[in-house]
Amino acid sequence: MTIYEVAQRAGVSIATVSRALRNTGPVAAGTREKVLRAIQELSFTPSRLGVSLAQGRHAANGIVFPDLSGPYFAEVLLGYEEVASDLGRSVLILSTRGRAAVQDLVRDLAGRVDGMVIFGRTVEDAVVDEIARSRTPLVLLARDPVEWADAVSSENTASAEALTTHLLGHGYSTFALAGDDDRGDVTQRWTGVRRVLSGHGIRPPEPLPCELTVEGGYAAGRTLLGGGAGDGRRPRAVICADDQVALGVILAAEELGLDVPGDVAVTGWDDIMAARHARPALTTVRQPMRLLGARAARALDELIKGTRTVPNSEILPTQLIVRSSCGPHPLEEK
Amino acid sequence: MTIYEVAQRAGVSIATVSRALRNTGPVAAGTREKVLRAIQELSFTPSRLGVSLAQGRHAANGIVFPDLSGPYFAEVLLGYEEVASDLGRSVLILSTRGRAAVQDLVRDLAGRVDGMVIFGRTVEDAVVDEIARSRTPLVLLARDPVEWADAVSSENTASAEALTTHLLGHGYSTFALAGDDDRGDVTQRWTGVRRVLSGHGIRPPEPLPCELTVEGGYAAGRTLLGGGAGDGRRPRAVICADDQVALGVILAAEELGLDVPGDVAVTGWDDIMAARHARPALTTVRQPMRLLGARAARALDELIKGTRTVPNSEILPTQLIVRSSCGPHPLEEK
DNA sequence: TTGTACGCGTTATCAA
DNA sequence: TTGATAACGCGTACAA
Repeated sequence: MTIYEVAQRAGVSIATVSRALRNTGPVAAGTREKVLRAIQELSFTPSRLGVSLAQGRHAANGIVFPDLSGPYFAEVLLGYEEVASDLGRSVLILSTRGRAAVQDLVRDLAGRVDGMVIFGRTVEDAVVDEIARSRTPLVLLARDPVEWADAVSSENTASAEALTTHLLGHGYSTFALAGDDDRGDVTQRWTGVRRVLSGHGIRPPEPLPCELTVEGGYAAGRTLLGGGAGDGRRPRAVICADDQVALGVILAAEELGLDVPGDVAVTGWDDIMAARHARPALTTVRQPMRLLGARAARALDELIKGTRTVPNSEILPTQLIVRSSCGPHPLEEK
Repeated sequence: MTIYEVAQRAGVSIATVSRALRNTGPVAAGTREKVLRAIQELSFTPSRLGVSLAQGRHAANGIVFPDLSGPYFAEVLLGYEEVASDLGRSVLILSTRGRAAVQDLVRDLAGRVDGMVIFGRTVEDAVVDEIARSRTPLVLLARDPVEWADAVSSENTASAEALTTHLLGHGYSTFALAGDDDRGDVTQRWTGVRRVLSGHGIRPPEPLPCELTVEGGYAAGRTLLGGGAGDGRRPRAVICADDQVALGVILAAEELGLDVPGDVAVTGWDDIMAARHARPALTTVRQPMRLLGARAARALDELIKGTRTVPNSEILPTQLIVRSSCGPHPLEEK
């Protein structure tokens, strides 16, 4: 089914068919009638490839995730897809987790879209540079802002300071940090934590690297809380890189016979669904996950349309959510 | 950057460049050398549109979700993307939730891919038929199998029977069902529940429709458990369409001062992360969400490659996970 | 072993 | 108001 067959059936040229279809240029009422009927009868749909080749645009966006597991990325994707689709752009996704040739995959993706969003440190800077130089509109997500590209992220450091300050308010003085450090946003969180602890004369602990999953948190929890029998070095509070890690740490604590928050306080980050339903309910920092995706989609749209040409960085506010996992507290959320 | 510029720089024809690039047809060693150098120097990447147009394939797959919220769809997507990407296909996603012109969106998607996966009853049957007739390979997910198309789903009815039987074993005799009925897989679950209840002389209740979210479950819980003051009609067990609904029902029960499972037992479906961490931990039916996506991707690949031409239906096994939300039980998972 | 030329399905320009 | 035709960027018979 090509435009030629439609033209033939309607007794006109392909140019006229195209005009009737796109409402570009004049078409006599009768002619349009004939063309539309032919299209109907042949149930013709223009080839996407043909259209894209001729128009020089894909009408599609890409988004690159480090991983698709867990609620955080899913929520970001939800917000992203919703906006992108409303703006008339298809959405291509790519998860780099466990893939060998990430560069090639990202390059391929770049060739299929009009612009793309790249999460944190998913892709080597060299490749990001390459994409940016190829004039492909780019939005960086959950990453330290750079001056030459758009960036959208949640506030991290100040919230981490607020969280840490809150824990100090509980009277805790020995801390542990659980969670990998190779994600930019996590690094920012640790920075905030360190700053407050140092300010209170407490030497900040080294973060214990672990995967940002429940399993990773569980392993970290065993290490941190089950340490060398009675060495008395068990931290009074464990600040986790995200909620999943925190849930894992709580599991480990339970298994070791420790009470949370009685023996050890635990905090998370993100405020995923399970954080609210867990017992103890997680004290955490809520970040606007859907909004993050939505804003990235909008920023990308501006870049593609050319509405805006100067790079822009956006930092979305977060909120400290105090629940019971950090200890008894009068302000506990109902 | 086109193949022509590369050809010119290397002093050969575009045919030779193409052959050197794709390893199709003979190219003298020296010539290949020159071509590859030119490609390198110009950092040439073949246009995806050109390649697709010439090859007549997109090297991309689509997947249509009813909704992207919640862990279930995210996990399916994870499994799908992993396999599709490994098979060298890009992944396009579409969520139909809240969209006006679903048909147009799905048709557009169909024009961008070599094949697609469609979830349950996301898309009108007429449109599905249309896509199928257009020879686009199609895999139906979590839907009653049809003879003319591939289908992958989890087992539902038998597991629902097992779940219901288990609840009867607790001695419960009044039941309520919470959750929407317009999703094919949920319908199958209710069928299983009804069958067992009827078999035990209990008149099966009508499912209370609600969105399959925590909020939806909460609303349903208020209705089911808070009903007309002391009418004594409160169910002893609430079987929920999925885990999110169950978590919402539990919230409602707590708010009404009811103990779960002491006053009312609650069960879910899926075994999402929060099910394990909730208090009480959810009794549920675990379905292999990632595998569902992975199998769909493989089935689609076979269809596209033409490795298999006859439609095939696959039903993945599920597992009853007994935890504490259904009442004290010696078999409770550790 | 290499090059010419056509086809893939549109859009858009320009002349009629 | 319409039609012929040149792009768009590539793969690939077919001829040389």
